[in-house]
Amino acid sequence: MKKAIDASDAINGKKRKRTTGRRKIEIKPIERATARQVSFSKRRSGLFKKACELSILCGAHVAVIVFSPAKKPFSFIHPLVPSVLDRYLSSQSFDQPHYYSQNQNQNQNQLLGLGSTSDASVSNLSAQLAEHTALLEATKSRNEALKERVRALEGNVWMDGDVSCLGCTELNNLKMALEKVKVDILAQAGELRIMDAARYMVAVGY
Amino acid sequence: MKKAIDASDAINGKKRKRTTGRRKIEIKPIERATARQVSFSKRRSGLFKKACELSILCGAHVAVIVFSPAKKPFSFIHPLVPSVLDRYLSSQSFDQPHYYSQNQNQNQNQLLGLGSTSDASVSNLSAQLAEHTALLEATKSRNEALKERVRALEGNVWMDGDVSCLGCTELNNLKMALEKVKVDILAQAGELRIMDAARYMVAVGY
DNA sequence: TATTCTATTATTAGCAT
DNA sequence: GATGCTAATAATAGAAT
Repeated sequence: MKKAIDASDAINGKKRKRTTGRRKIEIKPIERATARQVSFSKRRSGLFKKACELSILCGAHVAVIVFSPAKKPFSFIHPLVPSVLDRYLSSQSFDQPHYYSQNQNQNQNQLLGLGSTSDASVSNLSAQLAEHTALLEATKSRNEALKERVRALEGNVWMDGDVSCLGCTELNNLKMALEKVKVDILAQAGELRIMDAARYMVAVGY
Repeated sequence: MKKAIDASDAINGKKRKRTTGRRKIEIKPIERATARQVSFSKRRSGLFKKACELSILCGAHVAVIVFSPAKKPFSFIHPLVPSVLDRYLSSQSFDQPHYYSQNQNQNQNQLLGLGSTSDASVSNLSAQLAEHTALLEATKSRNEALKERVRALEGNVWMDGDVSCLGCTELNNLKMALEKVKVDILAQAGELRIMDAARYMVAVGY
């Protein structure tokens, strides 16, 4: 959306064709490693964006976990499970303690842009996440207040107005199930870029 | 792609405009329940298709789990975990015991078409899955051969030629992790339409 | 190695079924 | 609850950065 138009394009009545444009491809393993890597990066972004839109538009609970060909884990999970979210809420990597209410007016395009500016903090968070995992038991009580806040926020966003359901057995079971999913993957991979999910949701104001 | 063109369209030089066409929407919760349901159905399909393409094109391991607003579980998970896949391989709902080698030449368009013709068997499978879950222990040994076949197929498809990696610790751990994911969700939901994933993969020849 | 730039292909909103 | 129909929006392949 923000796009630097250089003079040669702006002046010239007949725009220079810089690319051949999108081309149809077969759905089969991409041979060239470089092309495969580029495609993975782009399509992973696209997949997460779709997952994010589905969860927001339809109030669906969505978990997307992707291992790159190089075994690097990525995920989009919503709603975030309290105990995991807590780790990020209590992380020093966030400048704002209440980042959930930030960026209410950001749009999709800005959302996409975020990806290119936060890699450092993502790595940072991944390292911290490992520590927090070990310290989870010790910090549990300290995080009670944050959990309450998370629960309230999730209820508003995801229960489609029916916040009274929040305490019901089904929802709690769902949360526990999703938490297990995440813990399993965390244990497996050692780190998990769940920050990706948070970035997406925050960017569109949730 | 196969599209029945009725006479009124074919003859008339100026095609009648049947719809207003796609319209831009904001990414925010859809209010109308019917529209939300339609959107969920379509976008879930789209999300699974994207996940399938990503896994095939880039050799990525992908798990997508979606709970509808009505709490119905859907998933696309690849590679399928042996023990879960076994339930389907040994299911009577498949006419062909070796369906994995079927449909090698089907294309994407046919893939999409599958969705409209298999609803009955999906429901059927869901019911059977519950039974098979209970009987899993008893049928374990009977399925050993199938497990081997699955392992070989998964190795060929997903290890990008490096089948020797199949036995390595990382891969086994990954499989166990993904299996736990599925088992957790199964236990949580009571049923899981993992058949969706199988349909997608089979349809494109994997 | 990830993002930008375009022409193109792919997806899908709103209706009707 | 899912699918077929179109027009219009969205995603992205390939090349370059």
